Amino acid sequence: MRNDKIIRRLLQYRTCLERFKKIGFEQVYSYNLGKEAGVSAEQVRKDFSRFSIHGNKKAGYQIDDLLEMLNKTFGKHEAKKVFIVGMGNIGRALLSYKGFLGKKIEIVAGFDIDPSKLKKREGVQLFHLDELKTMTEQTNVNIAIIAVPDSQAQRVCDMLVVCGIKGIMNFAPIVLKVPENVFVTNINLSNELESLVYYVNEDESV
Amino acid sequence: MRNDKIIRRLLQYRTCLERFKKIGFEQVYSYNLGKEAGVSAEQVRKDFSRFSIHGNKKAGYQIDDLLEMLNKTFGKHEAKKVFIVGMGNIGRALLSYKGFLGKKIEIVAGFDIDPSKLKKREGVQLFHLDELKTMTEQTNVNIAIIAVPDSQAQRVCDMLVVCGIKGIMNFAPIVLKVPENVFVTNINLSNELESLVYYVNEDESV
DNA sequence: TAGATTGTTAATCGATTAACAATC
DNA sequence: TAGATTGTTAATCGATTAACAATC
Repeated sequence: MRNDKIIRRLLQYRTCLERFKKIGFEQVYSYNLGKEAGVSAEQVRKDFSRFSIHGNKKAGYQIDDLLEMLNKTFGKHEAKKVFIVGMGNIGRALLSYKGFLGKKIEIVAGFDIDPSKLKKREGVQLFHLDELKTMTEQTNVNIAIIAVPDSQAQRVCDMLVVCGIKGIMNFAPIVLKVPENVFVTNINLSNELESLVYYVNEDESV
Repeated sequence: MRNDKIIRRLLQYRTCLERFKKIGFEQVYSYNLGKEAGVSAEQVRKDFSRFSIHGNKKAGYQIDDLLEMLNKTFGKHEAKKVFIVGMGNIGRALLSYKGFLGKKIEIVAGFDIDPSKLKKREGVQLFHLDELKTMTEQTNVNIAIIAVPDSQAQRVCDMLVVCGIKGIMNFAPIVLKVPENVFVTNINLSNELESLVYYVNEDESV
């Protein structure tokens, strides 16, 4: 996806800035922010420049100003509404994931095909997958998380696309086929761990 | 991390090849594999070339040969042993995550500081964080997953490093400070979702 | 003013894509 | 042989880093 890396860094900067603010800081220099976010000061300035976010020569950046700019870019104010499809381990964990709270990410509904899994959880209503169409129309949600078994992932994905979902976070280890105007981000937990194992072993053998 | 992208693609190729094999294929061309893995045929050939994996002119690649090569590179045979620190939603979900089974990823132990969470689950023994040192020595595990609240993540990370852990999969939205010889891979679920929201909105406004 | 920091332009680096020779 | 595919070399593209002028 275009600008992928910058977007992720900007989001990371925001998290860092919120942390700075919480401990009472009012301004930062690109150097401080870079250090906290794990990138160089030049990278920080370049990224801001790219998104027309400006600081003050010599005086650095006002944290509140930066946060306002970043929140404008990423829409901090309206809640981001999300569906979860698949009420297995991952799906259920995300239903109650605390990390979403401060980001105004709201799980609007969960879906599964197994009726035994459709008990309301964490205040979120769970539905049979058949209700997907109706629910999408009612709620205007356009982001969904796929947390179903691999063999079902493409089928579920197709359903989501038909229902008008435009962004998908996919936990199944397959490359989903989607139309051009649908965005997918893959979280492949096994591959993440396996690549770690690779690096660790590689490093030891040097 | 060096070669990061190639490594991930190679792991993805392996998953695809296993799927091809399961449905009875014996050979593939770079074109087929690329399509399934979501990359170009040239990319596939280039990646293989980089890791000295060779096919046959005109005849493509024998799936079994490829798998053998990839398994040699990534160590398919010995189980990859992992600790999980933090028995909250994410930690517990990973304990029972089915996706690890076929990859020979074995969760050896779970840790938490809350005694009420230390009931054995999914056949995995859970321990108080104080036992980390002992357990590392007993098991020779050198990969761990951090799934604790943000405020605890760096502290837990430091403990892991002291215990000799060399690879960390981090679910906390902070950039961990680690020595050079320790590898970290970050899974920031909020940021993944937020960037999706950004792309979807961006796309609609065009 | 002197020193420090931003913001932009230029240089470098690395990864992807294109081209094509080798060859089965 | 003709056609198709691999594997490598060259060209392109984009992202990061370095350099430095502007300026507070």
